[in-house]
Amino acid sequence: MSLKHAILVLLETEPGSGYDLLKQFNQGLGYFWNASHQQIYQQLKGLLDNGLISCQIHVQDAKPDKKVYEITHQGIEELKKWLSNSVKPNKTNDALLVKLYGGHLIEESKLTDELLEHQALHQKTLRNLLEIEKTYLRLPTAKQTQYKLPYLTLRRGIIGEQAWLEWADEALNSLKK
Amino acid sequence: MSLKHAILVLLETEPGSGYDLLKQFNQGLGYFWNASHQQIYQQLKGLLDNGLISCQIHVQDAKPDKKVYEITHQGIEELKKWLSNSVKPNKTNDALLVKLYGGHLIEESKLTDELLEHQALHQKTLRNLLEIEKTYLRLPTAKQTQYKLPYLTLRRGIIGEQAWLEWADEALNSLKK
DNA sequence: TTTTTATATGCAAGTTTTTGCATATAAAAA
DNA sequence: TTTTTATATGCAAAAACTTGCATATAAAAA
Repeated sequence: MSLKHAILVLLETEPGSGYDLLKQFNQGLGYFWNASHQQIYQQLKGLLDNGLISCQIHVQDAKPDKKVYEITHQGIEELKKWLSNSVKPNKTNDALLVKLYGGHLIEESKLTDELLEHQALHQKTLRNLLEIEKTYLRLPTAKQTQYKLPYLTLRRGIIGEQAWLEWADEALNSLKK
Repeated sequence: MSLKHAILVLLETEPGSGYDLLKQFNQGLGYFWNASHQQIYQQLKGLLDNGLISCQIHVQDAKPDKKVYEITHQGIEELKKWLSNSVKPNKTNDALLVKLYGGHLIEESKLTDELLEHQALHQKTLRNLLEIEKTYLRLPTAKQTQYKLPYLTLRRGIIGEQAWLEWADEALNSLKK
């Protein structure tokens, strides 16, 4: 399971609350890791119990209290251990493709409609990622070097989305016939 | 949950056993849906209990008995219903990218090694998919039309793998520096 | 002015998936 | 000849994830 490690990776960069993590998952990182708020809060509890993170309560006026978590020495060790062992290749489970595969049971127009819906989402995602890339490319060289690794993950997102859209064009054309 | 529907889609094409389904998931379909044998047998049990599939035992000599499942009328109705409702866009959870993101904690050579491992797997997958495509392209036009939709899913696999490999080249080059 | 969105966290129950174990035979490979 | 691979299915426990509910305030939008 890697949600645990995804959280440790984020907290290693910067301490933060469950809500902060949620925002990160919903924003930039969403193209390679997704988690719901329940998942995050449950994991944080587990990580705290195991001493991999520590917690401080920040009282805020106007806004609810915040629990700010920080990675511990033990957490860093665990993270290094995980990073050193190889991960299993990703298993993809893509419901849209299952639908296409069995799509002869319904009208093609329904398939087209759904493809168009997904296309719009992927276009939006790609635009977001390209914006983030622009920001990165404006950074001074030193900063670019510093963020080299996260940038590679961003590139994966961009290339992946472009490929998806390329495929969708092909698929939509094929369905038109 | 779509494993259920993935199984119904496969059984709608052709009746088969849990083991047959497993092979399909491990072979051609693996690039868009993965399931372990435990998952499959558990789901088949559930689908049978709900009357969406039926079962006949085939006694075989030399090999163990086989339970051949077939989709029922009710199963087809359920499948049509599922196909007609739109699915949520896929959530990707890619552990390799999490590792890259937090990779500054370990030596870059370790990251490179792991990338190379994954690259080999993706190359193999792509070769397999291209073989399947060759077979498809050799079919007479009528058959090609018949299998148009599954072919589109195959194209998704091919384009997706090519994009992955394109990215991996870029990433490996970046790590060399 | 009412509704929605953003901030911030959590429990409880149910569903799904993973992990580990278990069995049995035949053919192919080492 | 021994080991591995392929065939074929399953239980049980643990871990993980989803769904539904619950609360509370402030700012922004409709």
